[in-house]
Amino acid sequence: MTKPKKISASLEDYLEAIYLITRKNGEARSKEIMKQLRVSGPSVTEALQVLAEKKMVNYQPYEPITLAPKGKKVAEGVLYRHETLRDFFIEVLGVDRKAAEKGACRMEHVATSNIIERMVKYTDYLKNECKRCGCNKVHCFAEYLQDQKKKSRTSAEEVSDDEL
Amino acid sequence: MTKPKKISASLEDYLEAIYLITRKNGEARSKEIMKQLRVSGPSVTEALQVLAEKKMVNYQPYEPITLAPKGKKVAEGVLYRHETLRDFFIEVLGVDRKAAEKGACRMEHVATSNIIERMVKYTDYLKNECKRCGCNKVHCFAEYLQDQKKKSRTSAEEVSDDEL
DNA sequence: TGATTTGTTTAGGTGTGCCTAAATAAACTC
DNA sequence: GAGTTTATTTAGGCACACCTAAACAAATCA
Repeated sequence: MTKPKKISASLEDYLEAIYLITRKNGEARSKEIMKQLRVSGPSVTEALQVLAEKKMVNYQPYEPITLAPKGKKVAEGVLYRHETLRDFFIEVLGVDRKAAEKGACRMEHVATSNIIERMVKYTDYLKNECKRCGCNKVHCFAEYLQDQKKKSRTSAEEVSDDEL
Repeated sequence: MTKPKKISASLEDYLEAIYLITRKNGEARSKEIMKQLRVSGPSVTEALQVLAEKKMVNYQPYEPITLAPKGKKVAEGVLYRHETLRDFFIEVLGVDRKAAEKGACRMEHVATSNIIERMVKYTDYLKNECKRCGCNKVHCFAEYLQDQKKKSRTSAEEVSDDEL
């Protein structure tokens, strides 16, 4: 076993970006990574050098970048967490797509695997009708939210949305 | 308005720690913060100097530390997110207390407020019986998990828990 | 092919958040 | 109240992740 060293959130982002760009374009170049992550060229180069050191990417100066098996595995893990979180926020919590994406981006690096797995299971569970009662839970929550909205027309106490 | 500057996750942790220690002991001292956050003395001093600069804590060398109003507000926000996440993981996802705490610690700094609010609402919703069908949803999910466990006795495919 | 444009890397610098070792202040103890 | 112990701060350093400016390589085009 080659040590399952943990990688920083930032490096995870680079791997994820390389994964997505490669899937879309066939190959990943610095320029695309810059655009996707909104960082400068030198930041990309530096990250690639570190990731190459860790045997996570195949990197030669001026050449297209590909993921090494180890890096691919990490990228897929991040993406899995991202998608799980996003879908959970949308399908269970009824959050809109944009906010769900944003939340997933922020949490994908810190969500623990047992919580992610529970989210997967919960989403699956909600997709089935509850056997005992036959109700559709997604629908129930949507109705509940509507009711709450009506009720709180009078008591206007909304939490500040400042820094989030 | 004095600029709602965002603060780093690390500084949020210091504020939260000071809040909790003060609530427990009446006052906060460096030593306690060190223990709670598992950092060295100089790290605490440095953070306090930065937080004092930002008018978030009242800090004089060698004196007990208290939260300034601004810092208290931030600390309460962090704690609110922490508790919301933890309770959601426990009450909705059925995660055990320890794992829920750990997950909440990691996510409290990045969870967006609209997602937090939805979690609050969802937890409230689950606590009520569903009016349409009269079932208890927490119970339903617990049963569902049990069923799944039985079914997957044969197909043993568990996701690696390595770095999370 | 030589000149220009575009992409990428090197050089050098910044802020944050941590550390250890050493200095200093405050609190105890005899 | 002098000496020791404990708490805290200062000094100095390190790793990470970013940046701009400048150098350099590759691609484009006239």
